[in-house]
Amino acid sequence: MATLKDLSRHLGISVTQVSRALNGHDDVSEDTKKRVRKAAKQLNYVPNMSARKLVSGRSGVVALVQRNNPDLIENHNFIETVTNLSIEFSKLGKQFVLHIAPEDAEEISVYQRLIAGGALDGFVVHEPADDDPRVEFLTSNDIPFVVHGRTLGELTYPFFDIDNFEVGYQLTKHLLDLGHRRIAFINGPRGLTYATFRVQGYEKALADYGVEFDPELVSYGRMTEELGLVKTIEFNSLNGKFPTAIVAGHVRIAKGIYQAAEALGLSVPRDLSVVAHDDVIPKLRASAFYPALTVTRSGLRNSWEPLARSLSQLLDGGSVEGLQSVSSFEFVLRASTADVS
Amino acid sequence: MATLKDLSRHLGISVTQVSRALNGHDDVSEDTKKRVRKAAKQLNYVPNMSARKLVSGRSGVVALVQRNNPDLIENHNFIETVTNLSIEFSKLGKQFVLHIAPEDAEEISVYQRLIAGGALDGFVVHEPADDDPRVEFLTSNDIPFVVHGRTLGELTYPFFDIDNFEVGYQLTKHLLDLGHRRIAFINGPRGLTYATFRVQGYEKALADYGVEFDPELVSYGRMTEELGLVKTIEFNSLNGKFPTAIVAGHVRIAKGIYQAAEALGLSVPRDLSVVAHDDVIPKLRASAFYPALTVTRSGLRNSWEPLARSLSQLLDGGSVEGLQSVSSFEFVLRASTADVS
DNA sequence: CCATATTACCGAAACGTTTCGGGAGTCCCG
DNA sequence: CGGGACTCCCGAAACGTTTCGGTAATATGG
Repeated sequence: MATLKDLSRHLGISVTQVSRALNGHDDVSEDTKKRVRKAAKQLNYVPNMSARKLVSGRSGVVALVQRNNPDLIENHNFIETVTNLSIEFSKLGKQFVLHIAPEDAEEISVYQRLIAGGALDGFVVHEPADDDPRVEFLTSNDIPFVVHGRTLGELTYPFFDIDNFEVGYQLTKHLLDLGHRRIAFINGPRGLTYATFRVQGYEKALADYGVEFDPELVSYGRMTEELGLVKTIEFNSLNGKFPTAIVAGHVRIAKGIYQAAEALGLSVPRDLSVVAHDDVIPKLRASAFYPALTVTRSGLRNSWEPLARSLSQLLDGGSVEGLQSVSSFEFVLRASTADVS
Repeated sequence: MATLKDLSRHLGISVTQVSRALNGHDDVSEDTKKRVRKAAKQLNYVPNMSARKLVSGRSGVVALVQRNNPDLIENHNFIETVTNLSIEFSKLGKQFVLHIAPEDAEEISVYQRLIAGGALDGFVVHEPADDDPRVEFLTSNDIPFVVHGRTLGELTYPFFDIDNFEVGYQLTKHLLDLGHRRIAFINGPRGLTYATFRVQGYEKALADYGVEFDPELVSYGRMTEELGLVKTIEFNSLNGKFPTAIVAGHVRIAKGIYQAAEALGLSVPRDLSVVAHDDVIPKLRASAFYPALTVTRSGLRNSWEPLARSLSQLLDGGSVEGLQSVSSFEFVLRASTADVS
């Protein structure tokens, strides 16, 4: 592999000038720059990141650390996130890299090793919890990172999120407006911020309409078809108290609810109204449900570019100002809800 | 972050001795080693990989490069491979890292950048093609790598594979023994080595039984449920020539075949016998099919550990000898095949 | 007691890059 | 023609680690 020294020898100019030429500094003549670039291409020069990192403290590599878990393989959102972030970062000239931590690993020490190892510039934090130890660690150690979502605490870091309180509120309000009063909520995993915000929106809507909150009607879990199916069946065993409507945290959960309804001989929306939040993932279209599913819609795909750009700017010395955004969603009315009968 | 120099100062011994103590060289007294290790822990010392890599040429990081494609997100095998390799390498004290290349990227240049960048020691090559440009590039540039599967050419590198020729042969032979003569084959993607080997086994079995090979009966594609469904329906439009049995390259394909059979009003195994190869992935059990699926079985999960170990040994200066293995599979007879009626 | 091993240590160089401080040569203006 | 400004260039140091060669001090054997 060719080094700067090789180029320097080959061109008869100093290593300094070669370096500066390649990095576009302005005290190098246009002519020299051209010659250097040509020689670099010709000798197949690629800068050595380790050396660069050593002196400049920057490697151009960012990572997402994910602790392994049994559902990871089926977590389509996760895979989607990884592939798309990778692509976005590569557009920005940065390397994005995924590191899977063993299930039993202490996550913090993984971050520590990676950062001290010196191969990484920053992190993307995925699926943050209400009070996330990772953002705490990264903040207090002054390590650049960006969060997909946000935490409940002070927001001193860049993040990209949607208004999940409002998602919970709108979905619930829609059902309340139709006259429903026994409204269940099958949420994402307990403790994750988006799930927390959504249930808060749900509670607020109930309160606004004078409906008493019933803890038996809200449940948490990984957002799978199975969860929707199982929890709906469980609601059925609440004798006499089966809900007339269900809010689902994800289209996939709604899929399970539809299945359960069929198994229980209930018709959607006549016997049971269903609404959900829709991340717009390619292979699961809410509009293709039968009956078509009413949702709040906010494309996950709109978040990759801002996330990558934010971290990139942060690494280039930018301030957190303007790198925090809560984007909006739309309410899409379809055929899965009806007046309470 | 503490450096060797910090430790050196703190302990009153030279940087050299600190380094050698930490790396377990034998010209350091036991006592000093102990003191150094203690101080290292206390000062929270983590070696700087960039610096280490720069001088020693080794970073302890290996990668899998995957070109993005539309099916990637649904490719469970891929995710399974990534997570498990990550875990195995971490057991061996190496970092495993995933790099997704943009769909239109020239894959070779991605490898080149990564390797010259100096952050990586070696690669895992996944889903090799018959004549794979990646192994060609890596071989000719003397970059350590290990292949999951193998190529058709000269096998000068470490790999871990199963005998896919025999898989194709056994599955087909089983059907031939039952009297079937019109046997279709829904294979993996054309050009991937395992698919090539399997179709060769299939052809050999047909030849051994004096059955003429009919190109219309073999088709290729990404191993999804959809492929099984679509191709089976297509076979149906081959008027009068619908097969009495189908060999599927993957349990997931078989799933689609079952669906198609139901749609076409055919009963498995009475009207249509089905066999498949089973990688034993957790969420798709061939034994839970109805009727239970006859398969050749060889757990993908048995390949992670050998793959990681091989690359690790190769990096530690080992030779390719003994790092090539073709592991066996079992034939599991279940209820999805019957005598031709 | 001398020669030779053995043990425990150290200084300096090297890896490939960036950057700091400086230094020639040329040009223009008064 | 003297002096400042500008343009283009260079040597040397630094980043944190490993390793080569060497050196004292102590132990061993005849």
